[in-house]
Amino acid sequence: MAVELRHLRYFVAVAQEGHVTRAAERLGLQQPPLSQQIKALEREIGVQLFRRKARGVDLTEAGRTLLADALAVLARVDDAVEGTRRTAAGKQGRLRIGMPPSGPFHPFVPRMIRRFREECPLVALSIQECLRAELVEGLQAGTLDVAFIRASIAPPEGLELHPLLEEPLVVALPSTHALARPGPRSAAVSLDRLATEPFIVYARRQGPALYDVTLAACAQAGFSPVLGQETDRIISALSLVASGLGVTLVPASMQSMTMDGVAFRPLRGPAQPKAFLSIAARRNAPSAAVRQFVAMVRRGAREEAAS
Amino acid sequence: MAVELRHLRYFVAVAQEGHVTRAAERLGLQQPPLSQQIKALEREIGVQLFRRKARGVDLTEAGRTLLADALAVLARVDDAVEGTRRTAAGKQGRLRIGMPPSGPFHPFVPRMIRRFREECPLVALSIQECLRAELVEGLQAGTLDVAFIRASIAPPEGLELHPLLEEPLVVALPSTHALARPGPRSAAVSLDRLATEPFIVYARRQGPALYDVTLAACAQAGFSPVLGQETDRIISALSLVASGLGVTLVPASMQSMTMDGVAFRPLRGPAQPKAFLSIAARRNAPSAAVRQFVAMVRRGAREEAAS
DNA sequence: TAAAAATACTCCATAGGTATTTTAT
DNA sequence: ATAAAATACCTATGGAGTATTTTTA
Repeated sequence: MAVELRHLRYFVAVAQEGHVTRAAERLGLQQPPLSQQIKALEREIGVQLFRRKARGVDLTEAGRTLLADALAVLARVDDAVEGTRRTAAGKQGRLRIGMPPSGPFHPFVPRMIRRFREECPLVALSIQECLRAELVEGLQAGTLDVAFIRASIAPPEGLELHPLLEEPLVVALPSTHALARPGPRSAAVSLDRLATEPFIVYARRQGPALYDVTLAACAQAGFSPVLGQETDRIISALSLVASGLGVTLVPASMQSMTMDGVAFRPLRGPAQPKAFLSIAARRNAPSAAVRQFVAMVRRGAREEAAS
Repeated sequence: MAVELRHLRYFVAVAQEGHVTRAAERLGLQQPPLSQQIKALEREIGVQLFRRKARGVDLTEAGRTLLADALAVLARVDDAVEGTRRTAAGKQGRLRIGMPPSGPFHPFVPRMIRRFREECPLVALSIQECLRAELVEGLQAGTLDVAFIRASIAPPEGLELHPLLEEPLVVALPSTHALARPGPRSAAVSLDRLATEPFIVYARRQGPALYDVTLAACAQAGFSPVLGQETDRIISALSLVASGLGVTLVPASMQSMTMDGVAFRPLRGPAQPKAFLSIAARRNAPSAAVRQFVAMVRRGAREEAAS
């Protein structure tokens, strides 16, 4: 025989009632089988747990030490079952979220993270900000669970990618620039007015998205841009703009950041280049928290688009 | 159905092997019943614990959280059983030992306590030094588990008393006293030489033993002692002796203590009064540690007497 | 003597065994 | 095609019920 939780449950009931018959009632069974199970437990452990008296039983010292452990074990089992259920429901566990450097500036991203924290407070979130290529590698290698990615289609190997939102690109100009200085913030700029400006571009290997979109938009506007300095972070690009080294196109949400020396202007004209935001996760065996998060973010994006 | 340890044991085996058939071998049963029990556990918790693959199974995230808890629970159950056995064997638990103020001076007492600590290092000892009446009350009230007591027979209500050792009484004299000064330490003194000295006596209500023995010895020596100051502790009696306020009889083992101004002399003559040392414990439901300790002390006393 | 636990026995629920099918790669 | 898990079905251990005896104060 082996000790089973049944023995511990019965033992606790008898110990707490100090009375086999009453404990049997509480457990919804008859007195003899309960006596037998207690006796079986005593035989298995090889120790007398109760002293039998005329009016009930009471614990021996050994029984008293077992009682403490038995209560702890039973509580722990209940907790384990509950924790397992919560984990399966995505309400507990860990979620490592990745996002590109531009993520924190898009109001949607922090909003979704906040909402998830409220819905699943027992899920430990960790947030990592890194370049597009590192996001993909992290997801594939399993060091990230889910990532916001600036791409619209073509999920990388082993990943699933769900488009969330799109937003127009805006042009970032040095605030000393002729096109920036006089007009109001909303004065749109025609892309072909920038044909002679050096364009600061993003290293294509890091994330082709913005690079390709920028070149396509210029082509549609009828010119091939003068390529200026290359960088791999939007923030760096903007600081180059602030230094007057050229202009660049950034997602409209970057306007939520203000940087001295940089002015943003909407684009006018036939080419309306867009930036995309998607959510990516491993395709096989995503955790419940991942599924939960992806579903929540997609729902959030649909709400966003509807409003 | 309810979760049983069997389920957890089976679950752990399958999780660790990643393979139902191999786990079944390890558990000494067939694959189908193991599959069934795993499935029953999944049904009970309401969560899928394994993802079935072509070559074995592997844990879902929920399964992984359960595994950690299941291991902890199984380990805790083993510990609980072991702890219960140790407690029943008197190898674990608590033992509150009482002794009279003279206890620490009798080499037997600290020796026995040291030996018990070596044999049962997991038993937490606490040692209380107090007057005879308090020892008896403490045992009866359950605030002490065992006590060394200066008495030979007549166990108080509800207690059992086992005589251990007897030792002669010696006389404690002021070191300035004529009988103390010239001779060697071993020069015996005839009790009747003390007929005119004030005798410092112990409050009878505290512990009649020494009081009665002292008076009986004097009577046998043919005189009724001059009663000097009364006190309730041997140490106090000796400090009164040191101050020259009288003489007193103390157990020979008190000679292991030296006190300035006090000299001890053996007694000569027909009356050879004795002091007794016994061990006492509650009669009903003594803990295993108590039984263990009492048995060890009685054994030790027999060895002592034999040598 | 009375209250409660232990024992004797019976029954059936279910853990575990055997044979076979289904599934996933 | 193959390895392994799932399903179907059977067996039998032992948990639980009923009736009675024993124990303890």
